[in-house]
Formats: sequence, structure tokens, C-alpha cells
Amino acid sequence: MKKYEHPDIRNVTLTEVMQALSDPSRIKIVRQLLDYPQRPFACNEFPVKGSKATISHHFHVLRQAGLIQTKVEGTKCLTTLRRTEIEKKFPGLWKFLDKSC
Amino acid sequence: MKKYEHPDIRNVTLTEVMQALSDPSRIKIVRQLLDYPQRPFACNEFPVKGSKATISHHFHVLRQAGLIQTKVEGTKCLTTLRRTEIEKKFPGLWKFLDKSC
DNA sequence: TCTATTGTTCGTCAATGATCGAACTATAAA
DNA sequence: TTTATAGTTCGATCATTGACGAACAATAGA
Repeated sequence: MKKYEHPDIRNVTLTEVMQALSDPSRIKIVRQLLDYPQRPFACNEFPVKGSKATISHHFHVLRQAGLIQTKVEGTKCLTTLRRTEIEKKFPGLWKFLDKSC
Repeated sequence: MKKYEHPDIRNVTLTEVMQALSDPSRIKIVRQLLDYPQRPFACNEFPVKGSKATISHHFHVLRQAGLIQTKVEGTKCLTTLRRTEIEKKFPGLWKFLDKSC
């Protein structure tokens, strides 16, 4: 598998972050990651429906927005939140996403 | 001027809110409102460029997302945040928007 | 009444975004 | 080496969205 590009958080804009989170599937992904801190998930471990291509696209968007990081592990790719970096740049985002209904 | 429709906050989704905030002009509008609590602004008092139609569209989106309320006053329409209602449904949103850079 | 102000609505166009199947890559396991 | 697994990338399609000008509506003021 190819290695992933992760943007420098300094170059991430609030608009991008909002845009990334303006999709129900992507919000689900982020919330699951919030619910299980430190635990990495493979792409197919999220309750998101759609083709492989679509799901891959969602992770790409979240990655470009600086919200997640992806690490190759065998044939899988493991995703975790970029928790502390995002919290530093956008304080309160995680808390907000976690609590909002 | 017509009277405005404001959605019941209960029917507003997080996705809608994120979508509404995924535009630089609309973020600017909300931030200005955050910076001057309680003070109502007319549509043309925001540093947002674009035609009248475009600006009206941005306010429409923010209104449908439950973020702002608009009141007719003469030939103007005055906009304020739906501060407490949104804070109750999406705790931390205002704080997050205010602090993020 | 006439005109200026303020904003909405409509129709249109261009750009973006979500979705998919198909072909592909890389690793693991048989 | 063959097959299965996991995900990416490409190209296409379709829907949504942002932007605009033009026509409109409502109020204020001369």
C-alpha cells in the first residue's frame, strides 16, 4: 500500500475542517474514533455504507483536513485522530463533536 | 419585506450546521456576530463580498441551519445569533468558533 | 407620488462533491 | 505461485452549491 500524505496542521483552515465534517458518514467516523481513544481502526471497521471507493474518499477528505492520520499495517490501514494537534489549533472541536447530538 | 422562517432547533442537524459553516464568508458573518454580542447587524454591515443575491443566500443558509435569526426593521433586516438555543443543542460550538484560528 | 434603500426570489451557469465500477497495488496466507 | 484481503486511483455520472443579473417587494423619506 502507498504511504499517506498528512498535511501540516498549520496549513489546515477552519473552512476545510468544517467542510470535512459536513457529511454524515464522516461525522460518524470521527465520533467512533472519539469514543475509543487511542484505538486505531481499519477503514472497514466503521458503520459507514458505500462502495470501497466512496469510503476511501471519505478518509481522504478527513486526512486532508488534518483530522486523522493513517498508518499502514500489513494489508490494512489504521486510522487514529490527530487529537492533540487539532486540539491545539482548534481548541474545543473534539469536545464539541463529542457532546453535540 | 417578507417575514422570515426560522427552523425549530430540534430539527437542526449537526451536518447542517457544519455545512453552513463550511464557507469562509459565512464563518466571517458568524464570527462578527460573536464579537459583538447582543448587537444586531444588517446584511450589508459584514465584510463579505459578492452580489446582493449571493449575500442573501449566505444568510438564508445560516438561518436554515438555526444559527441566526432575522428580524425586519424598516427596510433593513437585523441579524443576531440564536445564541442560547444553539449553545444548548450544540454545547461548545460558539466557544470553538470564537477561539479557532 | 416618486425615488432610494434593503433585501428576496428566480433562472442560469460553473464549480465542487458524492458515488460507483473497474483496474490497480501491496501485503499476507495457502 | 496463486488467491484473498484491504485499500487507492481513475474516469464517469449525477446532485448540490456558489455566484450572478434581473425582476420584484416592502418600507422610508423627499
